[in-house]
Amino acid sequence: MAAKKRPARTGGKATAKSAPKSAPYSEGKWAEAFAPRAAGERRYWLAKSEPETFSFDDLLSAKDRTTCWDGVRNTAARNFLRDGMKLGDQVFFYHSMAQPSGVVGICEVVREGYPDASAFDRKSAYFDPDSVPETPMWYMVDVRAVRALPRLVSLAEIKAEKKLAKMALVRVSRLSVVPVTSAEWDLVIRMAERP
DNA sequence: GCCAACGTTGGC
DNA sequence: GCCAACGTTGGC
Repeated sequence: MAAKKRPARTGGKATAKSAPKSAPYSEGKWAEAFAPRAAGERRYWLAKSEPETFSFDDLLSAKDRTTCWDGVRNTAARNFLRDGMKLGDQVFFYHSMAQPSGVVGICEVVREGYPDASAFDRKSAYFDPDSVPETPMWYMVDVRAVRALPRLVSLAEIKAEKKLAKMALVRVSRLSVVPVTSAEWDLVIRMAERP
């Protein structure tokens, strides 16, 4: 979707191979997203999709309201999919390249990271000859729609809210999968509940 | 290991 | 269509 349905070869070639699955991610700017969890801790994420390609409505009408989040071809986003997202985590469904762009719905992780089969498929727009089943370079998760938000919360609103200035969505706009803090999560939902 | 050229995302 | 940000590639 964003990534999911966007033919994009943002490399990965070299770096994915040099980022083994065992990488601890205990350092660096995304360390918190990979830090050990308290028992039962649930985390939050945001994933982008271009609605013209795959919208939240498309997910609502999909079988079991579930989709695999394939096509992500960026190593940081891949690491979130492969190592960060756990069963039961909640995910904002974000419409990118839209008028307006913004958060439209909530999903839940129903299957943790597994190899992105579209990378092995010669006919897929996401085919990547450097990713082979023995040593997959790209990963995806399955998400199921939980509910639509009462209304779209636009990127403009998010940027205008000082408490959301540090959102990864705002700070690193290119990333198609990003972590969300629980405070950010709650605030965006409250904004969606205000007319 | 540096760094310039290039490609991609995605907002505007 | 333009631009900012930034990851990758490849020459050296």
